[in-house]
Amino acid sequence: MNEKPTPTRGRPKTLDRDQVLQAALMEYWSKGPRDVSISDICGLTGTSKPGVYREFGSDDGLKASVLETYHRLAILPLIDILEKDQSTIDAIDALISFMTQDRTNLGVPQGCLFVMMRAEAQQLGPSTCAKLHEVRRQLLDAYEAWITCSKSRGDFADIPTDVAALFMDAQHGGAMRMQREGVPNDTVVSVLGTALRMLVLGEKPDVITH
Amino acid sequence: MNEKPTPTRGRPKTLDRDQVLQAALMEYWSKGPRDVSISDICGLTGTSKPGVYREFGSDDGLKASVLETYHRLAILPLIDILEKDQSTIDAIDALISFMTQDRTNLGVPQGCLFVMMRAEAQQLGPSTCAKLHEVRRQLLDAYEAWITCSKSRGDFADIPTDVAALFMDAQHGGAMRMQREGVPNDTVVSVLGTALRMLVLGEKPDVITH
DNA sequence: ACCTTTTCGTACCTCTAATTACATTAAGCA
DNA sequence: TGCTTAATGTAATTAGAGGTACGAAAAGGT
Repeated sequence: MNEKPTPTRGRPKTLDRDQVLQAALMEYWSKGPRDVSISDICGLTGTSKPGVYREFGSDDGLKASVLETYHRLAILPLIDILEKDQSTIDAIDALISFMTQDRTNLGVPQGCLFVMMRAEAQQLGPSTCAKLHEVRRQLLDAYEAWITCSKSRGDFADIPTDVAALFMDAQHGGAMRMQREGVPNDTVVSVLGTALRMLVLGEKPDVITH
Repeated sequence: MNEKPTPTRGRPKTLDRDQVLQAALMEYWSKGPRDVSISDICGLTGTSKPGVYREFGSDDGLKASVLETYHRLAILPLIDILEKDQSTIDAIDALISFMTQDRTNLGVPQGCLFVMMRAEAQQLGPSTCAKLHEVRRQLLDAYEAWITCSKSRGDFADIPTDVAALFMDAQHGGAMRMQREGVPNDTVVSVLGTALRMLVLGEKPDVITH
């Protein structure tokens, strides 16, 4: 609906929206969304503060846009794993692999911006909070759909679907926090494996054979 | 070692250390440690800012002292449950009951200050961080001791002790966050029951019969 | 009474955050 | 060559944080 009509008049735009979004994403992700100021982002991108405000409206607007970017970058791939047609145990292994990818090699910070934002939601603006709830709901729905599907195959433990979804969400959050607290990746893999394999019928709670 | 010699000279002290600690505790706990300023606490307790600085040295000092208070109030009772001589399943039920107590009736905020501080550790001062690590270590040690003990009774699943301890810590954190996100208490009980009962040999992953 | 000790609290300092007023610049169009 | 449009960025504003300088107050000792 809001297609930019590419106006031919006026001074040409030099502010690179994507560059700002990328820089802000990495800063928020690595330092925490509340520990990065608009000025920081301006300094990093060589843009001016009014430029950022013109583009995003406010701190809240920028954070909401960054969360949307993060959603595409890191949450949708998670949901894709859940929606892919594969065995329950394969999905779990894929989830664990995805969550515990080697971040340093990927040039990506430890932890999860979505998880961090949820922890600091109290101090985020209304747009960011709304987006946060939306992403949370979408993720929980994806978990529930996946669980329902697994149950229909008879692979899944006898746990209420909503409870199991919250459990999985909690494990994801826990893993992301362990990552940030410096717990070794192998250990995070073990904890996640322990937690998630428990959900599968016929699986022993052994350490994942990665 | 630092026993106050109760000096008989000089203007008598009017600042009530415990009152400040209690007020700060409740504010940090309910609003998050980073969203409460020294001025807020002064306003709540009727003390002056220099008074607080004289007593606690700095923001960091106050937060560290509050964490110590919180440790006595809410972490040691948790550790006591682990150290009590009872069956594995009884301990788990006790843990779940303790974590999911009705906070509104107790006049105590939702969630856990220790968990919140860990999430914001990056921005806390050195004393608070040190205390945070100390409490974390103490809690993990208590989990590990309890797990070892349970294993020796043959009640516990075949999971490495350190991994199981991190798992339990993650469940605690997850439950505290769900509480703060407004998940109904019954649901939190179910999720915790699902998670922790999985650790017990011979228990079915049913919803807790509370 | 006066000195010493200890605590008190007002008023200030310094910084940094978010946000904006406004003059300027760079384009197309007449 | 101007006029219009739409973007630009410097420099300010406002608010609130952590922290402190310093003179006054309240006690005991002499």
